[in-house]
Amino acid sequence: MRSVDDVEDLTSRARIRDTAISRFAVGGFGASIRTIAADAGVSAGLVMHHFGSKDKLRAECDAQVLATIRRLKRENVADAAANQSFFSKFAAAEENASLVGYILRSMQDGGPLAREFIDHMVTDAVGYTREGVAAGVIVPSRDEAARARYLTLSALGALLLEVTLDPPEDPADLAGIVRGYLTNSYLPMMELFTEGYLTSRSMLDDYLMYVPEPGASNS
Amino acid sequence: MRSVDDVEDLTSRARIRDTAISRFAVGGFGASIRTIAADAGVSAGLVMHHFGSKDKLRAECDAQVLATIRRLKRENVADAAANQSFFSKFAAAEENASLVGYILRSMQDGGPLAREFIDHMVTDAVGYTREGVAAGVIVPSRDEAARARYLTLSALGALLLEVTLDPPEDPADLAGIVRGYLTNSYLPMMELFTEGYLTSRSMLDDYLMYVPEPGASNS
DNA sequence: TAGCATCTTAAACATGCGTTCAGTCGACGA
DNA sequence: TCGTCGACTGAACGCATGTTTAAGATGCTA
Repeated sequence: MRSVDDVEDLTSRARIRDTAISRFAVGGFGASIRTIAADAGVSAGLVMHHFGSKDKLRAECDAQVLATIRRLKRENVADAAANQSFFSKFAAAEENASLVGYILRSMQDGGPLAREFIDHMVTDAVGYTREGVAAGVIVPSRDEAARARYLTLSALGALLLEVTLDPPEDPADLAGIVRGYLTNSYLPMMELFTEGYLTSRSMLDDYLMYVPEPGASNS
Repeated sequence: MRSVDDVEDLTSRARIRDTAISRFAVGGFGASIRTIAADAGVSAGLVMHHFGSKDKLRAECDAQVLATIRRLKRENVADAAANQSFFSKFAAAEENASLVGYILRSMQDGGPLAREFIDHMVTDAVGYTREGVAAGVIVPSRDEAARARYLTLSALGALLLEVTLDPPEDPADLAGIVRGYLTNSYLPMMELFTEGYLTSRSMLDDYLMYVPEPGASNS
């Protein structure tokens, strides 16, 4: 067992893993081991030799993607005033195309990485929102956790749906697709965030009559 | 070739097709023909005899689902003051569990049915929104089409993500899952719709400075 | 009754998959 | 120099899949 605590060595093992990430990102998790091996220029047997099974390879890819995202977040935590700002920059960067593709595939698949990624995203959103509310730039909510989750799921879900519905002919163009989606969504999103959607408070007030407790979110 | 213009006969052919819809809904489109045949209590060969190939079976299922949805929409067009109201009732009804599951799977898959369904949904949303704006209950937008698409994609995408992340142990409970999601999302949605999210207009105004034309949505 | 089209099945076929296996090659330590 | 160990390969295995095929059952028509 080699120590792989650092990401310094470009052993064939690591190269296969990174190739698998790219292949999974563009082709989905149904991609065959033989395809991945061919991409990496090795035999299918070697992949098995290194990782034991396809599931274990997948698990290592998940771990690698998660670690990379955490690192990118840490590096950009200064710039990112808001969660959304980080994701926009992150997803629109060409160099992260494989990462973004992998995460989108994971969301499509419902794997554990997707849940972890989204939970992390929601947690961060709660923090940033608290700061925004304290600073007076964000309207306070009766249930901050529910709002953070709702906004995160809406944004990521809409992006996922957009990409799934109109997949880029060249999968390497993922960053362009993401940028295009953000461009088209920005105006209605900003309108909704600053001007709202309904002119009357009646629907909200009616709901508040039924549910007096604002903190409890589960039924 | 029998004329199948009407949906009146409960022939074995139609029964197989409906079984396939249910099976696709709970198991995804990777479900095998043998599984579908077993569910319907027939042999795999008979499925091929009736439909020719799995793709053609899938196409007929798509058509059937789309036709059913159109019918349900037509029947409920009176009640549904808003698009969303229709979808809530539609998706929360136990009897439509297979339909909702099938559509969600189609969205996950990116099939042509999903695109058609969503386009239809967006078109309807544009119409209902226009009425709402005219009636003074909905805030007007600088790009009604973009807003309708944004809101529809957000709502459906969030639901899709929620179901994918936490799939119901019993797939027949889909209606319950949908209802639970709507319950958790209703408060933040209503808050956002009536009170907005940002306290300042600066982000919207900044954007409007860059993009003077409100009608053009494509770059 | 005979013939024919349709419904239906069991078995086989071809293919692609994840995985296993036997064995080759090269490096490195005793 | 020998022996061991890890990297690596090509072929094969077992399995599930979509599809094909031959044949049996059934009912309608002449």
